[in-house]
Amino acid sequence: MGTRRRGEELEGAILQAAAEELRRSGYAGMTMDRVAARAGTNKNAIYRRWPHRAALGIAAYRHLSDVAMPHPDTGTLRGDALEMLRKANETWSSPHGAVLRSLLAAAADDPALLDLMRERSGADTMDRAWLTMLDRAVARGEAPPTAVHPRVAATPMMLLRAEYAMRGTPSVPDETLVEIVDEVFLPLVRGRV
Amino acid sequence: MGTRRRGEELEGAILQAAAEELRRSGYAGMTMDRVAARAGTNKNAIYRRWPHRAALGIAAYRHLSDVAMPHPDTGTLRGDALEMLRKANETWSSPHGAVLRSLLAAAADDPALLDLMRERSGADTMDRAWLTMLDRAVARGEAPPTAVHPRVAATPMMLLRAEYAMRGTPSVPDETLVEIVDEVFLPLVRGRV
DNA sequence: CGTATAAGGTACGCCACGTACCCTAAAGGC
DNA sequence: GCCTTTAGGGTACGTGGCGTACCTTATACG
Repeated sequence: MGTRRRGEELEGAILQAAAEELRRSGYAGMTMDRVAARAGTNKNAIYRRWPHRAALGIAAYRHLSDVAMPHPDTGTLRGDALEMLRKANETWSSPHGAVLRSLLAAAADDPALLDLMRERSGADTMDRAWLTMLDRAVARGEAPPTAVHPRVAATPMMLLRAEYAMRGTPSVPDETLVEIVDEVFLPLVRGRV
Repeated sequence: MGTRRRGEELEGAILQAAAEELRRSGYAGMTMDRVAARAGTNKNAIYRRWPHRAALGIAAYRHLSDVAMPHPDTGTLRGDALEMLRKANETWSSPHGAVLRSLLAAAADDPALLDLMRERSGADTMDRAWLTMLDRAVARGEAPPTAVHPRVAATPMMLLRAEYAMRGTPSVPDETLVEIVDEVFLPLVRGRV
């Protein structure tokens, strides 16, 4: 009965199994027993590595997730912003994003988990991408230099986020994205002195 | 052994007990057994009225909650907006708001609950308050008529909401509210053609 | 006064988290 | 090449919480 997996190999199998469970049933449905069963091991091996279900959930999400950060360069601020929002909308409405949202919901009342999630969500990288976008717009003369401001840069994604929080539906319609850009983001950039 | 409570009276006691449990431990900690114990009854009486825990949670929240909608009239758009945000921040950071957020988090993966919550959250009334605020600003000549737009009206509250979602902390600092108004809302209003 | 209705009491089935123990395979030093 | 340490496997259990079942008892109402 030769092979008993160890260390690295076993850990990978557990993460893989947990990720599949996450995809299938969301975080709420990700059972420790089922993860163990699917990984062909038992709960001991899991609890020796992660202190509780939530930690495993986050680790698994991280394992299946290496979201590429888009760096659009369409030539106009409007085009860049729309592209960013569309990519984000795509990601969040994918099964992948469902997992993320399910984790976020579960972490909402647990500050420690929220911290972990924030680290992994790549919010900082996202903000920086929007700032360089604004930089380029300034260089083109499309926006006043004062538009390069963290709060301005963060606003569109925050609005998209809030949209998801309110609806909970699988995806935000494209018109909403356009509206965020045309009715909020661009006027905001333009209105800064 | 005289008084056995019935109907209205018992229902009130249950809701009261549930509301207290919500306040003490949030939705996640609101146990059916504890609610029953605190109300001095048993789970039968509860399940005869609400089909599951979530329904009771929402009913209890509604029971303890009649949030007064503020209608500030400070004379300037900036003052009005700040006042609205401050009141909302106060409400959401109160124990009361913690309950609401805890419920929202729990409802994030259950569409039916999300619907119920949306009804009770008074988002529509809130949007209307912001729109009339903008109307008054237009009448004073503080804002262009095009600023009266639902998306514009909803933006500050959405940003506050997203702020809560990201931090999860008890309260958003006042500087953040000022920043939302000065760096986003007012430039946005000003920038609309 | 009697009967339908609803409350009280209690126990249970189920499921999931996390823990405890004991057994066994693998890794590594001597 | 043995032998000890380490880590995985198997399994059972304690705890807690949701929702249900069933019976008993009080109360309202005709």
